[in-house]
Amino acid sequence: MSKQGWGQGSGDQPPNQRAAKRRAVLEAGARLFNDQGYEQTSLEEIAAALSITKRTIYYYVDSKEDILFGCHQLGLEFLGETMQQAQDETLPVLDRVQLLIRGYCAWVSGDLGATIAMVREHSLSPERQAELRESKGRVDHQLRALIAQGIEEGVLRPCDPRLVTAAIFGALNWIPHWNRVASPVPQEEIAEQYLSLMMQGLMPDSQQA
Amino acid sequence: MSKQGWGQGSGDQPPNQRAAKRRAVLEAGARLFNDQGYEQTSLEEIAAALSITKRTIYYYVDSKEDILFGCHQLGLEFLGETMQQAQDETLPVLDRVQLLIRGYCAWVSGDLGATIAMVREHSLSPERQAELRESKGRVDHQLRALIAQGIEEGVLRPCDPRLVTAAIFGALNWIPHWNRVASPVPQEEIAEQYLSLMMQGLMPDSQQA
DNA sequence: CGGTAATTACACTCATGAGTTACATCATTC
DNA sequence: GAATGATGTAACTCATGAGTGTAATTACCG
Repeated sequence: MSKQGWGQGSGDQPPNQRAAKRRAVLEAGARLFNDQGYEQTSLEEIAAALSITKRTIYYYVDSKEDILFGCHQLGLEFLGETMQQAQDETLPVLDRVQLLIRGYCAWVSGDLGATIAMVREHSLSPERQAELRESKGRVDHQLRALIAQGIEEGVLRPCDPRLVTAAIFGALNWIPHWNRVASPVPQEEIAEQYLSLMMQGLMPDSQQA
Repeated sequence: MSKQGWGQGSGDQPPNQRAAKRRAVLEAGARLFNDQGYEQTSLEEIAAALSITKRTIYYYVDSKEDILFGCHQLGLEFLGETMQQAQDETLPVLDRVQLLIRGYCAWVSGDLGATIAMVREHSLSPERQAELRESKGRVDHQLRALIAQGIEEGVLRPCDPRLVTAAIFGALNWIPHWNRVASPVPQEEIAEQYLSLMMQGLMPDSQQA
């Protein structure tokens, strides 16, 4: 019946306990949403997963939708780091593409990242849907731009960057749909296989690695 | 207020009206499920889409779950035709792979096919979930086997058929997630781009088409 | 025309789950 | 040891939507 002890992932002191616990709620929510779907998950279940009361959850979030949106926000925050790295213009384009794909693969393999691939947007308010689409659009756009640049530079073969990007993110987004099992394929292994498929699929006939 | 006229896609005569109308219900359901999600779609909405009463829907199906499952069954029936074609052992392996991918792309671009990619399984009974997974497994297995064979024959480079298959179906399954818009990219165009990406990604350095 | 199949109208039951109310309790810290 | 923050208890409201019951109505077929 101990009352504390469900919120600290890193050793934060009391002032940040609140944030840590809110985050614990989001992560528990993400896990359940991914496993059972958003609509099929009740707040009682999230509470139970944390050995907490529904009432307590409302002490940290305003609504169920809040949890879902929080998952997305927090998740996209993490993805931001990967996007930053791939932004580095001193690196060769191909490296940047690989960086982005590898990072996205790792990201979508986690609970928060997977939420974007597993939960449809319909459950959010229109404004929040729009905000999300905005963010997703930025990631999409970054890969598209990289591929377009690669084509210009001649290190990638001519193709439609929009469709190729869709194919790549499709493959990546689908990972949590089949790999959330008892003994999942290690995320790094997936990344390697996907990368060799996609990189070779993108390069011109000349310069095969 | 005319009472007929919502069920005939092909010119079937009265004896098959029942089947045709049941199918109309399934297809209307599929469309709405794909657009708004299964849980977010009420039977009243499906009825409204057909200018029908909820009560009438229950004249053709037993439950909401029945509709969803019916979509899957009917959809998989269509996919079966594609799978048959790709079964033809007199064809070169690469052709069979292409046949399968092209067919799947067309299939997943339709309402019934898209349902598998858009609606999570949780809403079905465990038995039906199992049955579905069975069917999906067969498709998956077919592509895996083809790729494995291609590797053996040396027309494909060595790789993990399981992961490559996951990547390909992931890319394809994601199509309805972004292409269900006012003016979608023609399904054939997608297939071409995806095929050149994947085929080139799969072939050994030697024999580039 | 008469009978049967299809469809409507519509009121109803029932379960579920989000979010709330009001209060009690424990913990912490000054 | 009182004030404040955090959590529990438990009953409650409320909307939604699946599925049903029943009787009336319309279309169709022989």
